[in-house]
Amino acid sequence: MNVRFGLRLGKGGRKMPPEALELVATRFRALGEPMRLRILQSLESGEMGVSALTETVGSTQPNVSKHLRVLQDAGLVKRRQQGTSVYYSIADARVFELCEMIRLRLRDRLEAQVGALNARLRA
Amino acid sequence: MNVRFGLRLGKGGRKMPPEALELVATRFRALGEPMRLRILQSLESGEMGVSALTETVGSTQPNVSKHLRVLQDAGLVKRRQQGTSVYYSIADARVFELCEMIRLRLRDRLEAQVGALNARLRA
DNA sequence: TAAATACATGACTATATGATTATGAAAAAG
DNA sequence: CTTTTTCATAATCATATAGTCATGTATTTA
Repeated sequence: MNVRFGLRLGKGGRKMPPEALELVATRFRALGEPMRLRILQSLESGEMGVSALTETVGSTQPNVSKHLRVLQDAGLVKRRQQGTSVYYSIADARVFELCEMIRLRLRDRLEAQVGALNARLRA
Repeated sequence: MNVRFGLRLGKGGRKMPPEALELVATRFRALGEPMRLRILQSLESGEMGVSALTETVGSTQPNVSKHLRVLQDAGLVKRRQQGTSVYYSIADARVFELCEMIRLRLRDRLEAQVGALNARLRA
């Protein structure tokens, strides 16, 4: 039998308190911007400096810096300074599992929609 | 060896196109509001009508309806109408696994912060 | 048909946030 | 010390969105 995870805290089956809910929401929200996903995507192959990231994602340096701050506050990236350069890296690669789960569910949904559309066209 | 998931599409290791990135971000963003997490949490125990949901999450009916729309557009809940009542339910319970992953990582991070604080207090 | 019920939607406000521009801060080089 | 390089931040604007209130719509009931 599949274990059912849930929005619970602790072993008592208590529901999440509002503060915890806010923290979870904040982390989801950090993943809810395409530019930040692009940054994470770029970092997947390894540590990168801000200038390199800026060029890779095709944005401006201040914008990338700001997004990196959001990602760091959410605990998604780590910061390492060396001289005048700052290198960012993925704090926990499991974040990509989250993205993959979302991506697979999206694909399933799109396929279901295509199937429904085909069924209607045959009718 | 652990398989590394990633923000990729297809088998060729191509990076995600912008539209796909936007879709993934949209779904994350749908999970990035505490009130919507509360709604999902309430639905975890089973299908519920809008009035019951409104009372459970402690908000107003129009607000809950609006959030339910966002959740439905993101493919997170299903809608079933019966008479004048509308019942919503979780579209895919795996969404709770996502929340659980986030929650566990948050706990790890908080514990690490507490540990670092203790280390500093001993010094 | 008229009234009541349950939900959705439109108008509106307040707030949050993404993007840009200009500027600031810190480290290295000259 | 001055300049350069690299990144962070403040100021600003535009847009998005959560919340509220009022109203619309569809279904059931009297």
